[in-house]
Amino acid sequence: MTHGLDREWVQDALCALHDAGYQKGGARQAVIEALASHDCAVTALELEDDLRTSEVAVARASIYRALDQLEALRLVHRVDVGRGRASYERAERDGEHHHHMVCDRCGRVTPFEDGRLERAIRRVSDGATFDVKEHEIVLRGLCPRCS
Amino acid sequence: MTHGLDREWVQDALCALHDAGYQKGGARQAVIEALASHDCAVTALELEDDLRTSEVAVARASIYRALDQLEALRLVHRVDVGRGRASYERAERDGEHHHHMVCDRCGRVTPFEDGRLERAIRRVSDGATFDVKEHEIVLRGLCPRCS
DNA sequence: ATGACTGCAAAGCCTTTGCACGCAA
DNA sequence: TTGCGTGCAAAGGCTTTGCAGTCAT
Repeated sequence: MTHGLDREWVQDALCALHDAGYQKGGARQAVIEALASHDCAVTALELEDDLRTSEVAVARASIYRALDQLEALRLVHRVDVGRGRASYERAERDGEHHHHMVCDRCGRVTPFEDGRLERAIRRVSDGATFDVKEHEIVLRGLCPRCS
Repeated sequence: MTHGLDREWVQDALCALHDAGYQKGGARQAVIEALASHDCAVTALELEDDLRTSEVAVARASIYRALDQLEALRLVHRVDVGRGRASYERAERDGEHHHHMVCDRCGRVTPFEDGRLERAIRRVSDGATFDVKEHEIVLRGLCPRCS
């Protein structure tokens, strides 16, 4: 899923953190760069693996702390693809987003997007009793490799 | 969310379990009846609370085991509304189903359904690279009481 | 010097598993 | 009698928290 670092998002994130009063820190920066190299949801433990093989060593606790902070600033989205593990992915500035297909067999996660689906969601949200702020859609089944 | 026991579903479930070779058991039966009294997703621990105040005492492990078995027979759906806790709800025989709105503040879960949304989902599923078997939609925001 | 950032280890939570006992068939 | 069903306690897996040392400002 790595597709080249999204440098623009890294800059945005560092800037937003600075504005929010955070100081500089190597662990957090490493987490940000690891996130920037993924185009779709990754778990905290996958990030830990990424970082273990990189030059910087980052403690698991620091990964979770950084993810919490980034989520609070809406720089990352927390995604629940099931089985009790949370995943995280970059939030785009323009609100653009995708959803996920998860393979029941191998766990592979693949993103997709669909305008008509988004419109249907918006229509439902507008008519709902809740004040809806976000939505999450997960399709489950078998990936091409497993089916 | 309790709305009277769904006796028909209880019968279906007991029958399906029998057909699948399961024997009778008080704990499992109690779990089934607890599930039948809810119209929307409940967690295993909420079921445990229900059962604690009922006449039958059911161990936590038995609740999880019963839920696993019921899910395997597709008598209940496992739903992930986030925060690492799984929820479970009755599966309707006719495949009818609903989705969920979750309150970010109080955690309240409310069901909704929408035909147009289902059609949009089906269209995406049909065109996907995955062989999609299920889908799950969660809207997040504030419930009427919290907003 | 002050307070934020980090690593390590311990604690927390939900869930699963191992084992011995009891009940259904 | 056989083996499934159950309760209890322990173990697992992911996440959070406490604390002391380190680094940025």
